[in-house]
Amino acid sequence: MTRKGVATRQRIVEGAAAEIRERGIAETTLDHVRARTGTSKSQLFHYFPDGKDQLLLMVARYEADRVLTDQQPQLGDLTSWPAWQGWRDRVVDRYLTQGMDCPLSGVIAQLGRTTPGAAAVVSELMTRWRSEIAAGIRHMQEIGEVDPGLDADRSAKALLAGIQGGVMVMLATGRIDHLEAALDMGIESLRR
Amino acid sequence: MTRKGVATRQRIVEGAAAEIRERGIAETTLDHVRARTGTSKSQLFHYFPDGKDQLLLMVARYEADRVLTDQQPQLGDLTSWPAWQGWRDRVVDRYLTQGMDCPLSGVIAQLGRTTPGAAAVVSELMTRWRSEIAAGIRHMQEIGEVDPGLDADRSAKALLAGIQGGVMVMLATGRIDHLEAALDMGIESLRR
DNA sequence: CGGTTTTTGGACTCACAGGTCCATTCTAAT
DNA sequence: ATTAGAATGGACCTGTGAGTCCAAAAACCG
Repeated sequence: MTRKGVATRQRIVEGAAAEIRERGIAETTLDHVRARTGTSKSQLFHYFPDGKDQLLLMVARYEADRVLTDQQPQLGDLTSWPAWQGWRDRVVDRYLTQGMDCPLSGVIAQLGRTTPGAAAVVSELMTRWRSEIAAGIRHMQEIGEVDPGLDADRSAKALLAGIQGGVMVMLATGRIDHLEAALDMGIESLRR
Repeated sequence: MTRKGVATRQRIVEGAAAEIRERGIAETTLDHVRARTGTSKSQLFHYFPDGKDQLLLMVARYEADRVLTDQQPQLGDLTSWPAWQGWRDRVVDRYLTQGMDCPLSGVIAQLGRTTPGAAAVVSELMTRWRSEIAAGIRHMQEIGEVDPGLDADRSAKALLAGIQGGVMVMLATGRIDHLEAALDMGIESLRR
């Protein structure tokens, strides 16, 4: 594949992701992607021979990566209480900005049970996300700010679940307060 | 509408709900619903003149009701720590049994942004669910088992978010541990 | 009963989205 | 410069699934 080829391919994935974010997964057709990215049918199937499902899977990967990179550098540096607060603000801000669209949830709802790859993308995202949070908790335990008796992994799971649910509630209702409550209470429960 | 009519209508909604639970929203067509419920095209459009979207909305309502009724009577009687534990087990059990399908999330992903009604169904579900949890917390405060300084609504929001996220993680990855961690830590944070 | 409305069956239409194909143009390497 | 392989344009095909329509059967009501 030539340089031009990879550029086109990338353009297609990003365009598809943007299109899905805007119109939702159910309403996005290949023609929409075509129009937005200025490509032809043949290009779509040239770069994604397995068709729409394959493209959607690539979009899922792309969006999954974004979820974590959008939280950096804060997520990777949970080494003080102000840092935790900064991360918390970052997460809230991201979803506030993004508004009521979660590209991933849509893609998963569509591919989830059929395509095995889609579930793997989310699984990996959750694992990485949780382990970053857990690392932060362990660091706080080491510097004596968190009870060393706490199960860091379990707390990370609960906190992550709270975030996910908070985002979900926001997507469905437009309200950010559940996400804030989950984050704040999750962090508070560490401090004691 | 005659008695026979309402029965048919009900049969269609329940059949559609079951079909969606089994095959997923993206794969469910009106013909599938037809086949399962033993109805004809004309019946579908007789009872749901606005077509598929209207039917889906009814399914969403039906499933939203089920979510809460499936948690009764425990959810309505959070009056002691064993009762909380019983509720927690009930929730875990329900989602464990149900497996990796959340009819609502799919329906929302499909209708969410387009149909205003779909978002309303979820909003109302969340509100009712949260207020039941909050009522439980307040009761525990009244009998002196929970710190009266705690903001019951805020705690309920966080706990609900944890449940939602736990379910979501389970749907995506098949793992129940996030849901358990969220529930357990949420309840623990009340006890102290 | 008789007339009226509701319910039902199923054939039909139609738009559209995914996917195929081939001809043409461009890229890059020798 | 030539040539093989990659990239592109766009016409075309096709299955399918939502939605329409009319006529027949059943239910209701006086």
